[in-house]
Amino acid sequence: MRLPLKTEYACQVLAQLASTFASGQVRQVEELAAAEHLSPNYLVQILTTLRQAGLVISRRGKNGGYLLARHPDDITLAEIAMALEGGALIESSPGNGGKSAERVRHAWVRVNEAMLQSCGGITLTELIPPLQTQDGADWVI
Amino acid sequence: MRLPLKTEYACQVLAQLASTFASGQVRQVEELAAAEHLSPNYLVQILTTLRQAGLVISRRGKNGGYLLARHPDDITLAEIAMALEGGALIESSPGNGGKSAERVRHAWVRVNEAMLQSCGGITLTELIPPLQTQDGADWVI
DNA sequence: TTAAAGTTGCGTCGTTTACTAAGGTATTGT
DNA sequence: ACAATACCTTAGTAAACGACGCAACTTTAA
Repeated sequence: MRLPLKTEYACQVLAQLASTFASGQVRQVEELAAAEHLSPNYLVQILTTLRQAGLVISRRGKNGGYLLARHPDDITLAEIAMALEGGALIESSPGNGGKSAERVRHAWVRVNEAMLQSCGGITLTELIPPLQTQDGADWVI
Repeated sequence: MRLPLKTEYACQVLAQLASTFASGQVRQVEELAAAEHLSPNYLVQILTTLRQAGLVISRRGKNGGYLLARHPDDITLAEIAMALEGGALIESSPGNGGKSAERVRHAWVRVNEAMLQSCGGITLTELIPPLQTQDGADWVI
């Protein structure tokens, strides 16, 4: 099971927003994309989803940008992942009518619940990246 | 994150094998496929993977078939899923060099460990399907 | 009013998944 | 020994999904 890039990107950009949450300033897509090495065009779609889920607030027009909707301590991996993917973290199939299909499905539902529990224990605060260097440049070997 | 059908099928067929483990008799692909509503050709590939992982034993030739390698109490969801997928249940991407990529990756590694823990607590015994009816027919509405 | 910035929807290309098919190989009953 | 039986392996494929790119639209500060 591969964790979707979209979810990973969402965590990264939210961590980035968390790092400047105290300032109350908005951050623009271009800058966020540069900091996390993401495609701006794709990042926009992710941020839109996060806004619809109530995790970020956007301001349009000139000097617009994005802002975390709540304190980083109050946003968990569980919320982030649930915002991106639909109803469940681990989604099992509708079932094929096999004799043990129902039991198997139920077992994975339990696993999903356990996973939600553990994801609910990891907050954005733990994801805040190490202190940024003063020069804005990144080093690539 | 969708649970791969392959993994779900593996659980189903292992549950089926668990239900007759006590008898010591082998079960044939055609019969297993019928009981779990799976494609025999596809099921063979899954069973081969499970055999390579040491979860089932196969006997070739006439009167051949498959048998659970260990007691159902001793086989967990974690082992099954790890046998099908590669190194981890939740596999995060290589990382894109973003400022918070490393932290995010590490967080999901922790989630993966928690998930392994919870999957390790569910055994095949819990997946054994309800008692089979004597007539071999299935009912579809 | 104009330029900057978010919003939305569509299109596309590459990868993965789920499955089919066909030929090969090992056992066993006779 | 032989042939029937059942597992083994690999190649191929069609559909679905993921990860974007692009373009037209809307909102808002200056």
